Amino acid sequence: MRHLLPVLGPLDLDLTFGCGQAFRWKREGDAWAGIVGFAEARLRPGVPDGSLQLEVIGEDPGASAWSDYFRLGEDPTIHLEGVESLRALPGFMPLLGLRLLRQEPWETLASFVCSAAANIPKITRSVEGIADRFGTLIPGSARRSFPVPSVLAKARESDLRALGMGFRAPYLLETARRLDRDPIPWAALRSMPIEEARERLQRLPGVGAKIADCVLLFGLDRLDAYPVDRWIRRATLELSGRRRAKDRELDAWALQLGPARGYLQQLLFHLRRTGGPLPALPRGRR
DNA sequence: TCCTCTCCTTGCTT
DNA sequence: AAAGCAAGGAGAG
Repeated sequence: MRHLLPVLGPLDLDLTFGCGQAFRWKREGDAWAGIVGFAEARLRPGVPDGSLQLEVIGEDPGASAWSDYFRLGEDPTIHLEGVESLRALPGFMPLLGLRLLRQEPWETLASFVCSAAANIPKITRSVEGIADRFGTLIPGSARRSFPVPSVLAKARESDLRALGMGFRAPYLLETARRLDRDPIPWAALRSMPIEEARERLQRLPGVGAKIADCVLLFGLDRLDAYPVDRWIRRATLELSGRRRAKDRELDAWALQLGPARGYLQQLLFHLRRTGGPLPALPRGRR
């Protein structure tokens, strides 16, 4: 099945798939191929500006679902309202082609449990390895879906360690088992106060504040979640002009970045990691 | 209750 | 080649 989807605003696939929010997209020459649910999608370049062409193998959820997944209906520029000062950061504006994907919550949770003290290639190996070993083959594709909790719950710790997951293996296994017994009310987490949603996720082993915020941001459409990792710690310290601060204080400082601070976090993460120190934002905010 | 330190796996880099 | 490093978390003290 093929779709030609209209795109509002800028779109940069390399940034979108390479920024560390999703781990099942691979660059194939000029194209990008990825697994979403029970589908394999392939995006091809050379399409007129303002649209995205994708080819789908497996269970196609339909055009509107894809548009929703890629967040094509909203121009990311709207997230700059109220934080005009960020526009002035060198290299910031071109990053707006990065689209925050709307991913499935469980797969997002499992992926970020794998992310602890790892890097993107390692996380990718873990996630892809889990799918290869425990997922369901997608008809017409050589790749597999990500296994649901009840399937992963039956795994052995040694199976996961064999994938190179190390100390994260027991965390993921126990998290899968708990979700199998006692499913998380995902819908409720989308609307409850952010601190409450975070606390709920942090009950799971292998899930601290940072990973809980990643799940909220990447899997539950909570753009108000601001994950503080080592890069964002540095970036936020610099922007705020402070010498040192606790993660909680940085999280509180980020409130001034508005309701879409999670999206801005993603751009700042990339900017800090690839571009070096950031200049302090002018006082009085904005 | 809160803070700080250490350990936990692996594989790639310096 | 040993040490450092990578989108952290848990447990001890």
